[in-house]
Amino acid sequence: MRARSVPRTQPPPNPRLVASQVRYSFDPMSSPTARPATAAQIRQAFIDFFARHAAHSFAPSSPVVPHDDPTLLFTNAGMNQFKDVFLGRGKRDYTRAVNTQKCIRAGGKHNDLEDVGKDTYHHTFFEMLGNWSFGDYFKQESIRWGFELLTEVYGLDRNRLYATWFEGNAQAGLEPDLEAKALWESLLPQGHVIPGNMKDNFWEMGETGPCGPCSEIHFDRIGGGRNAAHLVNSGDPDVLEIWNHVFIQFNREPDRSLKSLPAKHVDTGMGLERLVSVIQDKRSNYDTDLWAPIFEAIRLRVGARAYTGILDDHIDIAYRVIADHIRCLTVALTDGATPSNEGRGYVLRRILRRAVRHGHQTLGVRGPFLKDLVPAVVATLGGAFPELVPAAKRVAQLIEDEEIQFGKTLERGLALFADAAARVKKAGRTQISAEDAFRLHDTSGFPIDLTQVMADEALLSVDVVGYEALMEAARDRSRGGGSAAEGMHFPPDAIAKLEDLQVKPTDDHGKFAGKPINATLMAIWNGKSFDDHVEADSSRTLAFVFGATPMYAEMGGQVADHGSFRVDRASGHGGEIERSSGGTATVEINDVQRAGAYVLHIGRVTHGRIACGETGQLMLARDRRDSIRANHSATHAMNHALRAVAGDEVEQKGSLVDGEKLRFDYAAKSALTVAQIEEVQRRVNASIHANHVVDAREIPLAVARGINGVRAVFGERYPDPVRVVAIGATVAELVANPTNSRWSELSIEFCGGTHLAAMGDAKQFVLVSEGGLAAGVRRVFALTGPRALAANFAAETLAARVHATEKINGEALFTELSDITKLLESLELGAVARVELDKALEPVRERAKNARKQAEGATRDIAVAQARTLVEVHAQSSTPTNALIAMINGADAAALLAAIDAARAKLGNTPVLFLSPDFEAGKVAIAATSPQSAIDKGLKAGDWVKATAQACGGAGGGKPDTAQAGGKDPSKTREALDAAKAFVTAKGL
RNA sequence: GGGGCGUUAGCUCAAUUGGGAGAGCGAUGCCUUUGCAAGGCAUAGGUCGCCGGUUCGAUCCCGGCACGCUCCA
Repeated sequence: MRARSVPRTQPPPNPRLVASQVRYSFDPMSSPTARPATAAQIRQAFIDFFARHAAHSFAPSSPVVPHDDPTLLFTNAGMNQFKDVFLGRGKRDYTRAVNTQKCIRAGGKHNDLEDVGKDTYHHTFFEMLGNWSFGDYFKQESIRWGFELLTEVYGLDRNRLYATWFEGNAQAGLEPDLEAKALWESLLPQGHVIPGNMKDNFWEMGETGPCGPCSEIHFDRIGGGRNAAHLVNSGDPDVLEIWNHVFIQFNREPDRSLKSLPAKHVDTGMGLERLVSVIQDKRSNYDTDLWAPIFEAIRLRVGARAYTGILDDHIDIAYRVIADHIRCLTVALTDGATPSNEGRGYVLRRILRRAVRHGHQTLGVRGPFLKDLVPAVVATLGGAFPELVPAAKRVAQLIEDEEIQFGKTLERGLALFADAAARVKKAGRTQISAEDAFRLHDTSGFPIDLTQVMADEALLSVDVVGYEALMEAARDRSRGGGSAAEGMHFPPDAIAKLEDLQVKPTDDHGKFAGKPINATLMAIWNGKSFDDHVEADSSRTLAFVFGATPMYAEMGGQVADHGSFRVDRASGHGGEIERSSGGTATVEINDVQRAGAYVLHIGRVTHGRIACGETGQLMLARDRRDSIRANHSATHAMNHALRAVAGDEVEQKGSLVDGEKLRFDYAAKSALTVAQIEEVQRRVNASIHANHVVDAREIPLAVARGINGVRAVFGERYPDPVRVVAIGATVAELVANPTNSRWSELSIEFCGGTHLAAMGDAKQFVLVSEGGLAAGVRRVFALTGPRALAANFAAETLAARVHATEKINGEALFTELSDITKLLESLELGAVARVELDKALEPVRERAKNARKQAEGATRDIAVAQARTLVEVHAQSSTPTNALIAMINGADAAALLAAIDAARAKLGNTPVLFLSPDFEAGKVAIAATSPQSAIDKGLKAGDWVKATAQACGGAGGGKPDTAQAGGKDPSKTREALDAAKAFVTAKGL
């Protein structure tokens, strides 16, 4: 290992960004020609400056997909990965940090998506250079270093720099930041230091929490001795903010008051793209060397004219949109996101489609093309973010798949549009209705501007106002049905209060053993404040903090334990005392959550009265825990088996382990075949039958990473030491010989969950379903233990039943098939068994279908034969125009219609009505036909059957020439026939 | 998390007051043609996604579920 120049740094995964490898001459006194000029040099100079010159640790950019912050769609600022530090929940082993952070601002609260392409500086993806102090240095160093870097390293003219400071706000009780003001006045020319208000110069993270004044550095692109102070924060594109320094010195309390923080922090952010444009003296971010190679790649791929940098030129807009979006997509997909129909995946889908549309509409490309631009992005950013390089192929594939998918959606939408346009023209109008425009948007994802473009081409307009109204209505509907899912709210200041109350962090080292312990109740949180004691109230959910706990809090995809806390005051005094309800108390716990260093036991007091300071027995629901353990260990074994069977590209995307089942999401390009599912099952069960040892132990992260075959979840930040869970060998054996090639055949994962001692306790493993979740992501469900055994038993029973159908025929076969089909749908079965049963059922279905057809054919033939006889008799005994009204035996509605057809073929001018009673089913089927000549005289078939059906307790209807009906009372068949005749007579026929 | 739309023959899709499931392409057979390309005639192929409800009667109406697309948060 080479020596690192910076003490206390984390192991840097990206050697090219580490200060020890200096690729330019860093010397404040050096000549201007040696100054950083390219984007790569500018980025590197920033990191080097803080790392070498000011002893900052290089903290690599976190992924743009935040894996542990559900409030955030994408990483959108450099401080995101340090949020826990600012909130006082977490710590780092350094107090100064520097990096360039990958950021995406799209879809969330900060949404720049719609602006991209129209101006020179909005991006969905950008890099944020930042330096941080965690309770270390403060305003003086931050401002001085900022000035030094800009002027001496980057060589910016101090006469073109402006700085703002917070002017204070008496109403909010905030003093002006005179310290920042004085610091800047000593550095910048007179008149370049400007006061700012609450909006521009006071930063808050949220409603509550850390906050403080900030100081922005602005740059005047024009210069030339002018004073541009009046243009600062005025929206002038030539006087722009480049760097914000936030001084976190207060905490905003829930009552809106401000409390001074003991540890003051610095959080700064400077957009790299903007900085580069300033240093390279370009008026647009897009004119820098960050974009040129991507523009060139676009030009070569689509064959358009070169980028000319004109703001309102359609082709140049398309260039900017595509270049911006492909950067964003490449980075996001590399970090593990995938385009999909919800959440951040949906934001990515919109971004991709926007880029595709500009390519197709403006640049005239056909077919997938974005995928071909990935290499250009990797070429420009791969140096700073080396993770892009190995992911490039996968990313390009994902993009291509999505482009193809969009092509299909577009086609459907185009058909819908053509239909709408045709209707408009047919109606003699010129405007596409709001309903049609909204429908295109809502069901086919056609944005309104695309609809407008297409309408223009068809010489039509669009009712945009109406469309907007419909959109708003849809939004309201969408919002209206919001969920009322309520959890226990435990804000950061509650943690602080616990600390104030001298409550020690919960000792949870017993959580893996899970044995009942005697625990002391330390605090009761009612959702708003802490209580000293509470009475039984099963309608009230509370959070309890104990001195120690054996229970596992929800974490890492494993659900929380359930359990109970019992105080038995009588038992401590010899037992003879009457055990009134005052002597005992019970808390039922049905959720366990972590909050900082505390473990919250969430539940209800079901019995008695309980107070802080009391001691009792805290125990967890053992059966549930055992199921969870079995499912969790099986998840590891399955993860390993999946990779062995489906290949190394299987990458875990998430998992959920609870008492009933295990769920596992992973990246893969295609579905598992039945044979592969079988093989995965076989491997996991082999591990169970071999009763492989499951061992877990904490070891240093560096040692753990060195073990051959170890699996870590993508993008996850692991603690040091890290807990390693191995199946098939003890962790001690792994550490003793970390490079042993045999280890790659074992499941070895970083995991903080609870596991079995040996795989045999899982009893059985069954994979119950496999399916797609989003493009490139699959999800499997599986069972272990009794549930797995039950699934296997159910499959065997059902298979026997399917086999037994060989001996069944006719109607019975039909009902049996229907029963089996219902069971197949409702039972919990293995995926393999399901497919096999389905296959075995195939010939049975065929047989049942034929039997039914044969039966239908037979009844139809019988009915038709009867009809022919009746027709012959009628032809001989009546005049042709007299109606034929008769009863047919054993016919259903379909057979009667066939009989009517047969009769009509012979007696074209004769009205015919047949009916057929079914005493078993308690029904009478009726059908009739009436020739035009009879219709003209008022004999409409529909009315005729209706009158007939009414006579036997039914109803019916139909067209004048043919109709059908049904009665409910077969014993009134005679009356029905009479009614039919009477109806004809009444019409004078 | 909440909406919208869709699921009909091997494929692409039609089918309104709820009353007999269709077209084009493809498949098969026959005819025409020296042959090819093609043309003509005919035939087969459907649990109308699944389950329940309303009704004399449901592809159609209602409820639930599955799958797909899509929008909003």
